[in-house]
Amino acid sequence: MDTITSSVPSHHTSKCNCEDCFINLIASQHLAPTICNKLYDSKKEAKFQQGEVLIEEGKNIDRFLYIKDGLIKVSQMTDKNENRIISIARPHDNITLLTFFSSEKYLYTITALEDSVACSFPYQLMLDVIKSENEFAFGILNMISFASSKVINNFVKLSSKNLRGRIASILLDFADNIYKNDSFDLPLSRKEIAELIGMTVENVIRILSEFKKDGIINIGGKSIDIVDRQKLQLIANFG
Amino acid sequence: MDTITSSVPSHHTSKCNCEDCFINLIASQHLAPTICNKLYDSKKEAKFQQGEVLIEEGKNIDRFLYIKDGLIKVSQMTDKNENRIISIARPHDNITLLTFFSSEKYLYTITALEDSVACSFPYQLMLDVIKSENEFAFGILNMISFASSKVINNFVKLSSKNLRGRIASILLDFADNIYKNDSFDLPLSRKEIAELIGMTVENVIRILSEFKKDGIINIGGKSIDIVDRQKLQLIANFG
DNA sequence: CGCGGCTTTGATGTTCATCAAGTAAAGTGG
DNA sequence: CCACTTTACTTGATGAACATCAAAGCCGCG
Repeated sequence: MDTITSSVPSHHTSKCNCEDCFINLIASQHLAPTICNKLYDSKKEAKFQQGEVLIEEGKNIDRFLYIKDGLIKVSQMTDKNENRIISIARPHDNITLLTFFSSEKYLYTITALEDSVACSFPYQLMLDVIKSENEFAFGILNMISFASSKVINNFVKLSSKNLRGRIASILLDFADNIYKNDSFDLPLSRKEIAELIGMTVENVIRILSEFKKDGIINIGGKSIDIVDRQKLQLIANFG
Repeated sequence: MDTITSSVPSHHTSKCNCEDCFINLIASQHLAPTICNKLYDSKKEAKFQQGEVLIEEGKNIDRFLYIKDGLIKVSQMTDKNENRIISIARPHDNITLLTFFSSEKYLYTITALEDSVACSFPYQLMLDVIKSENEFAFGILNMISFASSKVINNFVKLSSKNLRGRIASILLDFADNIYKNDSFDLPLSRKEIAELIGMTVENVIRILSEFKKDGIINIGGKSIDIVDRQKLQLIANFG
């Protein structure tokens, strides 16, 4: 599988013009033009297909990654060589920051859940810019803090719920935060859902079937319809 | 209970001279003398008794806290109004960074587990210094990243273990990382252990008793002796 | 077609939470 | 200092929640 560092299907260097990119926003507002251009010139934009690995846990950090489009999962191996998904992230969630600063190796594996596009910047240049540009560094600081607290909150939230509550909770998450719609296609396999909320595949399936039988959701393979949102919310809150 | 913002038993302003303080290290190395002195002058050092609350979740952030001495716990309320401990931290762990940047309110409650000493700096001044001093900001960036990955790693680690494995794991943690000794006094009540690893008080006690019966540890109230480290390690790894 | 991966259901046993009851320890007021 | 109250700790019994094991259906792909 490809990573951002090896050759990928298509990438090209281009100036940044995405209006909703935080890096671009901070850079264009706070960096001197020469530095800003240097950063932009070093940018690589790459497309990744569903299932492709963008960053691999344990590899040396060589680029700073920014998710521009698509949907990704961030995961880590447990002591028992099982995968644990710590976050599902959309563009501008800046979740990749979590695996950039604290060590020389990437801490997490990042995988595309949908076809995705990521921009990347060279490690050393990124560090240089951060060390020389205050507002830029401060922006990164805020983002990393936000990203990490989100992950931690999620762990705390999940750990207080039983399995039905966890399933209900992530279904609502997908509907509210990812797809903004009560009908959507699950971007995760049953096994990945299990890895996300810390339970077995069988129980994920069992509980989804149960929700269907109870008229709370409709399922057909990966497609999900939330039928009785109120009941689902109750289960998420009190389960 | 007192917080850092209200009046506390004893605090006084003083220059920084702690050799092992990261803030002091970064400040003295990278800040201009005038700024450095301004920061030092704004410092408040305060003592906290065991059980005292240093920072309270939900309160407005008004000071940046640095743990100088002692032992603290970082906790958060769950959806169900139960407490969840997300970290036990010693001086220089910089865990307080996690609750400084990402919102206007403290995200976590910080409580002294032993008599502790904390230094604090005004919110706005800290922000000003970070925004104006690159190396300082970069140092903070590294620390926050390190602190958050530690918390996340811990959640991932714990979530892959059964209860016996979790208990074994934290006992070894205390011995190896906190007390550097196989005999120590638990700084946590049974209930707090439960809150740290996500289980009930009764089972904490049951498993501790079981370990004692099996000759793996010795317990007398809060005092713990690790007798059979190898067996404990096995349980931590495979349980 | 046949293979392999993902999904589903059922049966079974283990792990864990809950409930109940009792003991030890620690704080409180006289 | 002792009686009293409260809080922390401990053990056992029970049932619910969850994991594991086994087997079969489904579906895409060569």
